[in-house]
Amino acid sequence: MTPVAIRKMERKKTFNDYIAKKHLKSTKQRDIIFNEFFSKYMGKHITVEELYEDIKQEHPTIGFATVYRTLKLFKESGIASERNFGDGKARYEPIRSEAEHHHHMICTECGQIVEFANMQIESCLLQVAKLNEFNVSNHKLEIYGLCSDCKKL
Amino acid sequence: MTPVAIRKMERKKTFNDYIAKKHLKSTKQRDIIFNEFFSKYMGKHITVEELYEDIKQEHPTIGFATVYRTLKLFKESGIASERNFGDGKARYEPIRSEAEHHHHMICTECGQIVEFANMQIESCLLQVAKLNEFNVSNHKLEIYGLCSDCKKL
DNA sequence: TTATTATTGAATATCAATATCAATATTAAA
DNA sequence: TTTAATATTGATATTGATATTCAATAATAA
Repeated sequence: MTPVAIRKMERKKTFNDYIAKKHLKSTKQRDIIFNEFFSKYMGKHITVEELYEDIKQEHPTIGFATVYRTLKLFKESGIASERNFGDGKARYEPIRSEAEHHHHMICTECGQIVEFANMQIESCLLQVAKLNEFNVSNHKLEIYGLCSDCKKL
Repeated sequence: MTPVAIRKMERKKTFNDYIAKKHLKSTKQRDIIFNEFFSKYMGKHITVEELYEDIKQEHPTIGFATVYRTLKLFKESGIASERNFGDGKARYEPIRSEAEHHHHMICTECGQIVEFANMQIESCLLQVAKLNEFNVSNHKLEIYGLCSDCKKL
């Protein structure tokens, strides 16, 4: 089994546990959306609309509202994270692992998203929070500018 | 003259220059909105709605659209910055100076916003960008969590 | 198997952001 | 200064994303 497949199984367990804990129900639609999201979109940042359009190809009866609600559910259960890069559309990204925690550089010209991680920034950040007696649950760092391709033009 | 007043004058000049450069017009409404924004809201993060409600008290004829457009104009001219802390409403903040560049910690419980700055984070950030041949125009760092008051509850 | 409860998909409501437009104000030109 | 050109204003309408409603249906519990 590939690392991606293993990761997918782990997320599936987390999701199922969440479903059980909250007395929700597992459905065909949720399974389909789960599979598509965690197969095709690891490391991607997809909008509800995009995922809906994709899923519609194979499963034309699944509604927009279901995709919308399911992505929110993924977020709530901690297997996906919601991002907003300033274009007014929420984007969802499969969460990989703590170790793969990362941030984003967004090209304002072509929209390309480059991920990066930096331990030093992380530790500075925790230090700042500690200094202010702040309990961190979450943080976001985004760099906007021109990517290497676009800055040449 | 107080430092705040000096800063306000500098911003006014920048704004007027922008107006002139773009062949726009200076109007009473823009002056009123400018004054309110740069007097009352230094170091604050106000929504369009909030500023509109405020201005309406003294100037009931000024419309929402004008406040909205004027804040965008402040942003374009580089005297204000637009923020989004995840509640779906854009917030505007008077820009102080390069030296006062800062980031935000947002309490998810009470909504309190604490500003902070950290030189080390800034330099790490530039380094990361350089490594990726990325031309930075802008960056945002937000920490979400519980402030010192709320975490006690 | 039946009763209970959650989900679905379509339609619609909500909400912030943005566009439109006729009237008016500001600036540039004569 | 007067006129012509152009931008702004405020009210209102539209848009686009998000969120909710609801009757029909599906999944789980009793």
